[in-house]
Amino acid sequence: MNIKEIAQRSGVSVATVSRVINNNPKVKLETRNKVLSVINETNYYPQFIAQNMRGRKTNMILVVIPDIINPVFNVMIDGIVQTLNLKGYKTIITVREGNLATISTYTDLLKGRQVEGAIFVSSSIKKELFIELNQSYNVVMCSEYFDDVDMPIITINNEQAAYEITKYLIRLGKKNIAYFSAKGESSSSKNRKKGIIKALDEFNINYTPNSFQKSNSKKFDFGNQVIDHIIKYPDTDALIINSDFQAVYALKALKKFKRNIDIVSFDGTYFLDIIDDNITCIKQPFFEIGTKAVEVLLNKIEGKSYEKNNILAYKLINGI
Amino acid sequence: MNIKEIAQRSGVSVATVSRVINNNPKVKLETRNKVLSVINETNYYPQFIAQNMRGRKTNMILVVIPDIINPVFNVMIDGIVQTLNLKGYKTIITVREGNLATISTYTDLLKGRQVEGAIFVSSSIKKELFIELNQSYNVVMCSEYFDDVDMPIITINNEQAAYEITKYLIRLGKKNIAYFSAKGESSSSKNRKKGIIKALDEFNINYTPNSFQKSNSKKFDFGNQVIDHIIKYPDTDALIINSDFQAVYALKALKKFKRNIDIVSFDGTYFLDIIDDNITCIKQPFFEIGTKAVEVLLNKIEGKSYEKNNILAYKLINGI
DNA sequence: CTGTTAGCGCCTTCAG
DNA sequence: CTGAAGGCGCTAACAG
Repeated sequence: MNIKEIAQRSGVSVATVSRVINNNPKVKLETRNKVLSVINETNYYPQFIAQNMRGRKTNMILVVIPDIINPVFNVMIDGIVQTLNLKGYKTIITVREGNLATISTYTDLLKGRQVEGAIFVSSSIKKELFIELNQSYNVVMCSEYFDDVDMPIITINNEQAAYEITKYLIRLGKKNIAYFSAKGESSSSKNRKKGIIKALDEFNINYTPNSFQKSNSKKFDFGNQVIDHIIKYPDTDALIINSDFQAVYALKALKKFKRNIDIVSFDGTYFLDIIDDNITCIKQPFFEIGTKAVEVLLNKIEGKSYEKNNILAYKLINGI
Repeated sequence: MNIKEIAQRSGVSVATVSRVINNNPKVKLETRNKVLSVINETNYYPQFIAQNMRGRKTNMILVVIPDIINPVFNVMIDGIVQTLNLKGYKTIITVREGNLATISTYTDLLKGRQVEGAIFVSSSIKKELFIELNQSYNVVMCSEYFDDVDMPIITINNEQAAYEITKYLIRLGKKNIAYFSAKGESSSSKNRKKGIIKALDEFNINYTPNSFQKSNSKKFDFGNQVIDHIIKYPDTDALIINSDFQAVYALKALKKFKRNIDIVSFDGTYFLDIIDDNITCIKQPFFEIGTKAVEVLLNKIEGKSYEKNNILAYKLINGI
């Protein structure tokens, strides 16, 4: 069933049918009704793809998230989807499955003009690919960014946040603080490390390369890694964990040990609400990061100007 | 940049360029190389939409989930995405934002032939709309189903599961069991209620309409609702909660009361791992439900036969 | 208010 | 092995 058949059955031209479909006001009511009734009878629906052939906007945005389990991304997606809906865009969400490389399957959507732009959440894309896409398409990354790339930044001041939360631990009297960050060199991990070191230096607290650990990828096993670390470095008295998701597993594992080890974490998502303990954390404005990312992207798409440095406010939530 | 320009720059016809793009073997190596180099220089990429105009497959599947916060859907999505990837399909995930009606924005993808089929996860679509789509498109629903609709079923035996978990509580000596289910009349809630009543009847345990509560929608506030219920019906000694997500909030709220109230839940997701208590639950095979949904859908799309009644095995995980 | 006509970018016969 | 030409379903001038 296509527009031509509808035209024939209605006894009008395809142009008229097209006008009816697109709510063009200059169609006689009588004609419109006739066409509409035929459309109804035949269950006809215009082919989206064909409509787009004539240079129409698709009004679709691609969103790529690293994984679907971490609550961080859920909250960000919430902000993104709600804002895009508000602006009349549809959202296509895609999960990067483990391998960073496979994401190219989805960037086809961009290259094939199926979507008008893309938001890469956190570290869901490799630097090289981002740079390439950044030249020809409307793309935005949020929560993380790449050094030496001309791109808008939508994140918090990770260095400052890490500095603050480290000072918090130091004030509690902690002397052997370890930081567990994600694998790879993300902008956030790097900046957090800087902040931590700044605080440690300021208070003359000792640290070694072993104070900075990379977490293994198997999230559910993170607890074991933490235990191993505690056993290997028994002086450890505080842990800074890169995400709530890992922090809760670390905490659960640690409870078996009765030593005075504090855990603090980044994120501050609802994950921390469902456990009994109160974890001190840096609460990130994930919803707003999503919102802001959409704003920047849409401005880019529409050729408007936009703020390049979007450093949003975080909060240190004191768990005691 | 389009195929015509590439043809001109390469000194060949558009047909030849098209052949190169589609790896048609009968192009002289020399010609192919020339075209390829031009494509490379110009950063040309064929327009997906235009390719599809000629009746090609889009190889994209739409997945609609009710919300993005509940871990249940994350796990199911995982199963769906992984299986679709394996089969060479791309997945477009969409979140139903609150209102069931707004999902029609996305069913356009189906009607507009942008996707070849859709998987509606749990209760992410209204019965009427599903029935309508079910007539003309390749759609599948998983975890839930509609009565009196000719559709494949991919779920667990909720009645049996509820029956078992209720008996578990009865054996513990519970006499006043309340069931909190989601709003609306989903197939799972209905069947679970049946199973619960069957067990209660079998052991001559009393119940009233108040034993069957509908949870309010504000998930994070669910704890308060539970507390209210306990205060209003102080004899309550056990709660069957419809989902892990709610169960953990209920549990946290309940801990303030020192009465002997047990909580059991449906789902058995990783949410239950991160809390200290061990909750007895019905562990659903969400990953497999997702996998099976894909299998059924692809068979439908390819006109193959498929199993209509996919009742997957659950497990009663004893929390003690 | 309505119809005719020319594409949108690509693929696919059909000739050569 | 390659090119010319028609068409996928729809929209957008341009006439009338």
